[in-house]
Amino acid sequence: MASSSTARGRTGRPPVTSREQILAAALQLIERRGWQRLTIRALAAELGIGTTTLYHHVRDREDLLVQLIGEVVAQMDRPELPADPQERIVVAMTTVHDTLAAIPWAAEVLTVDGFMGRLGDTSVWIVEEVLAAAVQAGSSPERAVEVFRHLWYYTAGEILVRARSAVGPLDRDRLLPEGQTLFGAREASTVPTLAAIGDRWPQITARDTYAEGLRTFVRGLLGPQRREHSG
Amino acid sequence: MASSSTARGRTGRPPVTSREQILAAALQLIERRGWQRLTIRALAAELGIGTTTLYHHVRDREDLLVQLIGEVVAQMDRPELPADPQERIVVAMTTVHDTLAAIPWAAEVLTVDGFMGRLGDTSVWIVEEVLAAAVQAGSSPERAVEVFRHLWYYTAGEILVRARSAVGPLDRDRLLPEGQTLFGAREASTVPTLAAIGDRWPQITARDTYAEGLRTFVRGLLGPQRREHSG
DNA sequence: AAGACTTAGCGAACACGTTCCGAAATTAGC
DNA sequence: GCTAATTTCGGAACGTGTTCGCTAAGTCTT
Repeated sequence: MASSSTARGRTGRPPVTSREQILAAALQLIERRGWQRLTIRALAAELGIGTTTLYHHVRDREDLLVQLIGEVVAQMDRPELPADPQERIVVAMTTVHDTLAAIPWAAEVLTVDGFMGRLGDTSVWIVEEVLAAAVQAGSSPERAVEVFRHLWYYTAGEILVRARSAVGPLDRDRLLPEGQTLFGAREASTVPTLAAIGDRWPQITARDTYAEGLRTFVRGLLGPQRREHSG
Repeated sequence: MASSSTARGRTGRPPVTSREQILAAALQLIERRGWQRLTIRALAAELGIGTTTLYHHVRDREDLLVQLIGEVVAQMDRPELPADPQERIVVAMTTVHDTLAAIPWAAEVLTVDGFMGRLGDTSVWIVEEVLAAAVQAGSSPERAVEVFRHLWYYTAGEILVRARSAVGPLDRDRLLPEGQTLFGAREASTVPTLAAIGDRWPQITARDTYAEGLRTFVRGLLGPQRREHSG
């Protein structure tokens, strides 16, 4: 099944198509026709190889998409990080966030495959920086991991939910089965808040909501009240 | 296209299969064979109807799964909420979280379809409660919406990421292309934190990490320093 | 050099989601 | 009752991801 633990040299027939060629062709195909149209068959045809040959380079389609995002994330620019630990965390996390959010198809793919649980492994320097900053701010290593977890949950959720909420107003028609009002609240809300918000809800999505929430979360997770806590 | 706004009486051939029958059969099929094996064809065969007939009750497979989760969430128990606004928010959000996290296939489906952006519409009372509590804690209605957004991002991300991270240790072999170490850190980490954590990373997942992070986030978003803020 | 082993390549086939389009069943209007 | 409209039903077909089993092309061992 899996290759043994010893790093054995390559053997067998050398592939006529390299991993780089496959990923490059896939990216090109995505740019040209969108990620939904990136089919195994089309990619194989683009590369001039048989359809099933791709399965020797990629486990399945999901794996292909994961590797594609991983490639993009790996080439992410490493920004200059401020000295203050909390700000450093904010900048680092915002960088990943913006990178993923900037790839139009990334969020879509993220909803489809299981990349979220693995991104922490791919972009190492972010994990490193956040953990180190948390430790510098006074956390134990274990606590630092938890801090990173919380922040990553928030980041992942923001990307996924916001990408899905922005698909357009047709979602309303798609969601409601029949005759049901949005939120079920506009007609008779037990709480005045929902009625007050009403239809403005979808519009209130501010662009930099993420960074603000992130900063608040970091502040809550790392301090400042922890400075006065000695035990 | 869509039926007009007036509630017109039903006409045409009456369906031989009701929405409830479809959802019930689908849930039963999920319990028996897992959600991945819930195919349109199998569900139609189970109901004794033609395959394509299902498409008159459900837009597509994704829609079917969304409706299934919606059904489960809609029957969620409404817990007793404490008086304190912050605690009320914590309990409310934890309830949704636990409901979704308790359905083994829900988190998987959530990763697949676009349910995340719509759940806020389905379970109304949670939105109501959180918004009202935020307002009671001193937020404006617009600010309350932002607070809910942040908390929902965190909740959604936690469910998705944790579900995906828990698929098992085979993920390691699946992720790493060739000869790459996990985190790229065990051999030479520029930051001591990662090396210190090392292999313990996957094990540190505490069960109630979510509630703790949620409480911290709520506290950061709503106060307590806001109580002393009068303008 | 020869065989064993390992890997890449590929055609055929299967199950699946989905669309097309026509047939059947029911109601509304006359 | 008859026709038209409207709705459900479902077979056929297309494109898809994936597996099976095989052949070809290399590498390693002897």
